[in-house]
Order: sequence, then C-alpha cells, then structure tokens
Amino acid sequence: VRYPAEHKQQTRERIVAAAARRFRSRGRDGAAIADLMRDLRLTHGGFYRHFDSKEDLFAEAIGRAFEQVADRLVAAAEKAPPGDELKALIDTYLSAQHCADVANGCPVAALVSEIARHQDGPYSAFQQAARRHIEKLARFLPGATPQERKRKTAMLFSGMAGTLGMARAMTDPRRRLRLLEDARKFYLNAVR
Amino acid sequence: VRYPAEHKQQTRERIVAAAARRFRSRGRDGAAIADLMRDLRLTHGGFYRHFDSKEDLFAEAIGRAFEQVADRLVAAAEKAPPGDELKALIDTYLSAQHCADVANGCPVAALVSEIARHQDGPYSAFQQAARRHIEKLARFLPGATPQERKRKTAMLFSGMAGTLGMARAMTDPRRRLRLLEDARKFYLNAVR
DNA sequence: TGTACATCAGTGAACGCGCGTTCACTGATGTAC
DNA sequence: TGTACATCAGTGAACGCGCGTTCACTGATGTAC
Repeated sequence: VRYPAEHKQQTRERIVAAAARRFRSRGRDGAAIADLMRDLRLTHGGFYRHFDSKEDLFAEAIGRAFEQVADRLVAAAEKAPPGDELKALIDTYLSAQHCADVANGCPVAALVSEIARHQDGPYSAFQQAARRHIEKLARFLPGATPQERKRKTAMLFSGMAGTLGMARAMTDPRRRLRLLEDARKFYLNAVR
Repeated sequence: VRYPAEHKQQTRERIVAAAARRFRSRGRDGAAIADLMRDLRLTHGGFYRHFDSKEDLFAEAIGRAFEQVADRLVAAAEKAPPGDELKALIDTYLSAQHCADVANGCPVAALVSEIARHQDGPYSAFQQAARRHIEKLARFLPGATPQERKRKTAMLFSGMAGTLGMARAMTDPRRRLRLLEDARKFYLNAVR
C-alpha cells in the first residue's frame, strides 16, 4: 500500500498524541505499544517505522503533554479579567476537572516519580520540556526580574503538582476536593 | 526445617523493610519479588507464606516508609533549637541528602503517581498512612486549631513532595540544588 | 523414655501471561526506461 | 504511452524475556501416645 505524501507524518502525530494521553493515565509501564496502536486502528509492528523504541516515544509524549497543558493554562490566564491572571492560572491547575482528567493533565503530576527513576537516560528531554513550560508561564507571576519570575514559577508548579498528585491518591472525594480548595488559597497567597 | 517461634515474624519484618526501600527506588513495577527475596537470602516461593500478593506487600511497605520518614523528621525537629523546629523540618525534608536517597525517602515523592493510578484498590491504606503521617508532624506547624495545623501540614508536605520529585527529575545537579534551596525559603516563608 | 506423626517456613521448578522488539511479507503508487 | 521495478507504511506471526503466582517437596522440631 502506498500512502499520500503527508501520511507518515500524520500517523506519527497521532501516535504521539495518543501516547501522551495513555502514558499519563496508565504510566510508562502500564501503557502497552500494542494497545496504543490498536486504538489508532493500526498494528504494533508498524510502530517501529516511526520510533526506535518505546523510550523515545515516552520522551516525545512528555514534551507534547507539557505543550498541551501550557496552552490551556495560558488561555485560561489570558481570558481572566486584568489582575486576576495568576489566580486563574492557579484555579485552573488546581481545579476538580484537572484533578479528574489525568490523561490530559499535567505530566509532572502524572509521571514525576517514573521520570525521576529513569532519569539516567536521554532525560534531559524532560528537563528541557519543563523549562520551556516554565518560561511560557513565568510572565503571569510577580517578580522584579525574569529570573525571579521563573524561579517562582518553578516553585509554584512543582508544588501544585505534588498537591494535585496527592489529591488524586485520596480515596475519599471530599478529602480530595478540600485539599484542592486549600491549595488554591495557599498557593495564591504564597506566590504573590 | 523447623524455625524458632519468633522466626516467621522476623522474616516478615525483613521483607517489609526491604520492600519499603525497593519499591521507593524502583517503583511498584520495577521491584521484583524474586530480587527482593534474593537480597534477604531467601527464594521467591516462600514469599507467599507471608503475603497474599505483591499488592498487599506494596500497601504495607508504603505504611512502613511513611513511619520511617516521620520518625526521622520528628527527630530533626525535636533536636532543633526552640523556635526553629519548623525550619528544621523543612530543611531536612528538602535537603540534598533526602533528594539523593530515594530508597529511604518520602514515599509520596517516590510513588505518588503510581499510587494515584492504582487507587481503585485497597488503597485507602495510603490515605490512612498519609493521614497518620500528617498528624505526627502537625504539631510543628503554626495554626489556631489542630484542624488548621493539619491542613497546613498537608499543604506543606504535598507541595514539598512535588518539588522534591521535580528536583530528582532534573538532570543538571546545579538546577537540582537550586530548586531545593529556593524551595526551603519558599515553604518556610509560605507556611508561617 | 521412645516412637510415629503433624507442622509449616522455606525451596526451586514450572506455568502462564504480557509485552517490547524483530522480521518476512504485502501491495498501491511513483519512477526509470 | 506502456511496462518493469523500487519504495516503504503497515501487517501479523514469532521470539525472548521478566515476572507474579502455584505447587509438590523438604526436613527439623514439637506433640501425641
């Protein structure tokens, strides 16, 4: 079968997008290549026409996840009334929706422990993606210099990721929601 | 072979202690029962005389990990000069040593994502362990009521766990140390 | 006191399954001539 | 213009490995008589 010119690129995109979701919801080990490909109506054998290994896909999928989340956060901040951008950022990140939707949520909250563990690989990919992510969001934070804003952003988002992860681990929904609510106040207060 | 009366209990303890370390450093899936038992000079078959499943051991190991960490943190706070307990708590948690020693460190930082994922199991175990953990540490936090102190403790420790996890995912050691340093200031400031 | 038997922590082979990766193959289209 | 051939995304069987779990067995000690 011969496919149209742009076809391969499109398939690759679809794989990355599906992987970005699947890895977040099931974890690096929990997400199987064959299942992923089946979702896209493809077979697992073809996977290796696009990626050298699962490892490579994982790295790329994390990058994609960061971008998606950053876009959503920036959009939320930009449509907030002037002066409330930071609050919008925090409220969106720590919303019940974000907490419930792991598959489309922050890759840090969903995958940090696994990334930290395999860090001795080609994982400066993660560090770079995280850095770009922070650069996109830093403009909504207070601070005299860009440097200061970025460092504050790193504090805010790594902290919120921890609390979000913790909320997700709670069995009791009320505990979960209270944790999120407390966190929205705590971080807004702490950061400005 | 017939073993002395307390023998079984002791073996069980050894398994839990080893598992608590192994799960934290390699993750739930990365830690194999056979390897764990081999470390204790035992064979994998005997494991099931002590636990019904890997799942059960995982739950118990997390509890153990929480206890160890809480003990260490409480000890650090108690030997601090009066008035500096909270600072000691934060500095210990966000120390370079804690960051480097995943195997003996905070189970939240090491395992949250995996726990959140398997939460639909017997995992109120995690919630309970986390709660006890917070109760042990709450007395070092400011706040008018125990309730308020506990909620603040949950904010502090879930946030710090996120930042610690993030630091561990950094490839560049300087970035890692700066993140920890920033965090020590940030949380001390935010929480008192 | 001596003997037969029960107990049960630990052994190690075996089972079964999931999964990453490989590989020979397919077949529609583009290209060379 | 027509024909032979190359290309290469995708197919699906197969390989190899790791690992959780099971199971028949061991053998020193405690217990029943």
